[in-house]
Amino acid sequence: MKETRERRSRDEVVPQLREVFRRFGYDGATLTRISEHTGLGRASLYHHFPNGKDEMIQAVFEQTEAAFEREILGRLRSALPPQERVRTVLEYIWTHYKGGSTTCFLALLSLTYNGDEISAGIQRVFRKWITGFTDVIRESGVPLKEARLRAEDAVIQIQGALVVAIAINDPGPFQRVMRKLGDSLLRN
Amino acid sequence: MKETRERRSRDEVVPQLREVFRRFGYDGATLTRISEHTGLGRASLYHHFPNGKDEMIQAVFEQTEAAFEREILGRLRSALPPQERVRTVLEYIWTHYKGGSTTCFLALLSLTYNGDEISAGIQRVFRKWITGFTDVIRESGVPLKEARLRAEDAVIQIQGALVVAIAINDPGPFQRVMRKLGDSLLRN
DNA sequence: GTCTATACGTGGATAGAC
DNA sequence: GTCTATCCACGTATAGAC
Repeated sequence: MKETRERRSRDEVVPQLREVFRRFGYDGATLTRISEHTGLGRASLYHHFPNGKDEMIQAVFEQTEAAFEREILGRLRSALPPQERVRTVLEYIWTHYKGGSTTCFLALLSLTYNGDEISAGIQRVFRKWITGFTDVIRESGVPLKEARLRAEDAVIQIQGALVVAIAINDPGPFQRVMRKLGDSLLRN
Repeated sequence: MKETRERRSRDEVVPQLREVFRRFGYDGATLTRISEHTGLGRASLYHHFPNGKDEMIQAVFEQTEAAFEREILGRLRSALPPQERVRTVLEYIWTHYKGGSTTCFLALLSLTYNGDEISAGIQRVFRKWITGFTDVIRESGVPLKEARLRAEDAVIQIQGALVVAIAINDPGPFQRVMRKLGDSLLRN
């Protein structure tokens, strides 16, 4: 029982932590900011995460990878026809990135954070993302090599569109890319 | 004379500062790291940049924008035929990003730094980048609307490829995108 | 223009009551 | 599980000699 209560509370605060890390980067996410954003005092944070920021970012990453498995890979491997799977995934991605108005937590993390475990995790997620796309594209009848290129390109365009959209402060590029991918990803 | 000597020395240290900011982000670039990387003591840094890190990042940004004007826009507007201009620009970009093994300073800055002046500057640079591409594509005979889309797409792909290449720790995606752009940017 | 020394605030982390 | 109070290290910044 005690275990359950602890776990639940901890899991509840992780998404808030992710938001702070995403907005300010690892170094910019000070305990003051984290405390403000979560509504928890420093000591409470250390109750949930005895090893401090290290443990926080680790927990956030783990939760992010789990969500990726569930929401992206899960949809890509569902029983629906490939076209439908792609559609639902693109919809999820659209919502997840708020139509191009928010940055990618993992991309930011890969740029600034230096830790072997998490770097390896980011690498794992991105590779799974590409192979996930590859598989569904193949299933729709595209040869492996071509499917692989399209998949890699899709991730490149999603990430690039986010960078550009944020940089020029205009979600247009992201919207355009997402619309285009819906049409082109499985085209024969 | 005194003015000249100061300016030169200051300009010499700015590229080193840029490297530190690019690698660690604004908050991760502590004076200790900056001091180590530049070989200058704290006090010397404050001699060159009396307003501290604020002034450092400002100087780095200004130097970056100037280099962008000179190296990217300059090449795009040269007297060479469009195909040649694009080629030299892509070559420069290739070298600048070390074949996909290094991150984009401006992209990182746009993700983590919160300052109106610099945010506006980043926006300016990315927009000029897109219009610079647009103009040369148009000159090669492509209609404006299509040229604009291709230009935006080129920047998206360059930035996205960098993100993916760093994330999966493999410069392959960047190399592939750069090769592709050389062929496709001006194609009729 | 660079150095040593130092002041000062903030950030990360802990103790212990409730 | 959260709080107040507190500690210590580090990061930013300054003073002043050379």
